[in-house]
Amino acid sequence: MPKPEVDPTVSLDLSVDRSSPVPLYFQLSQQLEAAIEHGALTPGSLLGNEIELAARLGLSRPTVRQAIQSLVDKGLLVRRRGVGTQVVHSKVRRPLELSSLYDDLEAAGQRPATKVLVNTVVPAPAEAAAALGVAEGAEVHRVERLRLTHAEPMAYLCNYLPSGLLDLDTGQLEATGLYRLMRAAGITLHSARQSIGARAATAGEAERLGEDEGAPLLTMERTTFDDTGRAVEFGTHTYRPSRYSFEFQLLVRP
Amino acid sequence: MPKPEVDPTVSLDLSVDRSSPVPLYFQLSQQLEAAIEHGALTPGSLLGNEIELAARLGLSRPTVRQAIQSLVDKGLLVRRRGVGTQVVHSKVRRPLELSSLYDDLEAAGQRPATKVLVNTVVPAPAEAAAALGVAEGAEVHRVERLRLTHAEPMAYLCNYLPSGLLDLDTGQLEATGLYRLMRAAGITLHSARQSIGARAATAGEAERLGEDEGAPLLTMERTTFDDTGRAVEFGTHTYRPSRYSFEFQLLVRP
DNA sequence: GTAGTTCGATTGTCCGGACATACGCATTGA
DNA sequence: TCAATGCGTATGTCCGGACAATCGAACTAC
Repeated sequence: MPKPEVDPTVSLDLSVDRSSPVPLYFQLSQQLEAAIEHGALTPGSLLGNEIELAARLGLSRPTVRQAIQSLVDKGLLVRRRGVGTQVVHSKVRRPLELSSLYDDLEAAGQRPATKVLVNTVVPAPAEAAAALGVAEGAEVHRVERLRLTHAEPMAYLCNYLPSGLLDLDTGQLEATGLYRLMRAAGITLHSARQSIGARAATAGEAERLGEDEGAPLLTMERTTFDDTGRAVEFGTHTYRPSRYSFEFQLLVRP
Repeated sequence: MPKPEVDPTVSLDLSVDRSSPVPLYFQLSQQLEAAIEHGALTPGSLLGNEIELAARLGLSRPTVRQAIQSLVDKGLLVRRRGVGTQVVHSKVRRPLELSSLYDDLEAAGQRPATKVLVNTVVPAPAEAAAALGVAEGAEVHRVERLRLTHAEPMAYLCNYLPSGLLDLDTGQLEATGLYRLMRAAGITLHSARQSIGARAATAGEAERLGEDEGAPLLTMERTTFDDTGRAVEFGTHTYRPSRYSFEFQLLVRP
C-alpha cells in the first residue's frame, strides 16, 4: 500500500524560470506565498523538507532556504529544527508596512478623496525644523490636506518636506498620496519614527473635521527618513476616531 | 605615502570564538551592533568590503554576509551594490518590537507600578471569545490591572487568556508583566494584531484613571498569537493621553 | 506501565568558490 | 564643455557539499 502523500508542495506545480532576471529564490518565495494566500497550502501543514524540495526544483538548498526564510520573516511560515516548516494559521497575517493612510484605505477598498488645502513654501516652524534637521526659518514645503470618505472629513494632515526634495503638484497629491510621489521621485524610504496619541480638539481642529470642540481626536506625528539618514518628511496628523483607527500587525523577531 | 585607512572595522578588534556554541555570524553581528551603538562605527561610514572582512576574521563570506544582513534587517546598516555597506545615521534607530507596556517604561527608566485589580476565571464575553477562538461563555482568565507612574494612574489594562495556558500569580503579575510570564512559561510569541484608537471616557473609566467623564482616552486592542497560530491573549487597554503615547519605529521592507 | 535511550529526520550553521549586476569614477570622444 | 564609454569594485545570486544541533517517536529496560 502506497504511503499517503504528506508533502503538500508536490501537488503545487512549482517551477522556476532560469532565463528570467528575477532571482530564483524570489520566484520560489512568491509562488509559495501565493499558494498560502490562495489556500493551496493549508495552515498548520508541513512543507516537505528543504533537500527534497530543492532537488525537485533543480535548485540548491541555500536558494530554497533563502526563499523560505523570506516567508518566515514575513510571518507566513515557522521553522522548527528537527520537525519541519509549517504554515502559520490564517488568522495571523497582514504585515506592518511603512504605508500611507492612502494606501491603507485603498487596500480596504474605500477610495478616499483628498483635498489639498495648502501647498506652499514657508519658513520652517521650530518643531518641523528640528525634525527635518534644518535651521529654524529655513524654507520648507508645507502641505495641508483633508482626507474624506463618503464626503465626510476623516483626517487632517499637515506635512513638511525639505525644500527642493521634489516638486509637489497639487493634482498629483490629490490623486496618489505623498509616499507614492516620494518613491516615484527616486527616494528610497528607510524608516519612520511615529508617535500616536490622543487629545481634545481645539476650536480650529473641530471646525476642520466637523467635530465639536473638546471632542477626542486621534493624533499621529511622524518623521520619515530615507536610506541615507536624511529626514525627508515630518507630519502631524489628526484623525476622527469614529472614522479611523490604526490597525497593524507586529511580528516578533526571533 | 601610505594610503589613509578607510575601513573603520580594522581598528575595531573584531574576533570570533570558534569553540563557543553561539553561531559565528551572531557573534560578529553583535560585535558590529555594539560598535555602532557605542559610536566606534560612525553614521554614514562605509564598512570595508565583505571579502576582506571575511579574510581578516578567518570566516567565509556567507557567514559575514549573514551577520551583516541581520543588521540590515534591524535597520542599522544599508547595503548598496557597487558601493558598499553603510552605517545609517544615528537618528534612525530603535526597533519596533512586540513588547509590553511594562517593557517600554522599564527601558525608559520609569519603573511603573502595577496594581492587579482582578485576577480570576470568568465565562468568556463575546468579544474575547471571538478573539481567542473559544466558545462564548467558556472559561477564560480575566486580568484587570492599573498601571501607575509617580503614584498617578496611567493606564487601565484588561486582558483575557485561554484557561489552562499558564497559572497567573498576582504577585508575579505585579512584579514582571504579562508578556514576560508567557515567555517564561515556554510560549513562543509570534505576532499580534493591534488596533489603536481614541474615544471619550465613560464615567467608570474616568473614575478609574482619575480623569473627567468625556475626557479623551487613547485605546488599544490587541490579540497575540503564538507560533502555532493559537491566540494566547486578548486585551483592551485605555491610556491617559497626557501620560502615555505609542512611540515606535517602522522599517521599510526592501 | 513507565522512564530512559537510541535513532531517524529536519533544520541550523558554515565553507569556498563562481558568475552576474549595478554603481562610481576616470577616460575618451564629440 | 559636456556626454558617452569603459573599467574597477562592491554587493547580489547561486552552487554543492559537510557537519552539528535538535526534535519526535520508536524502542528498550526496569
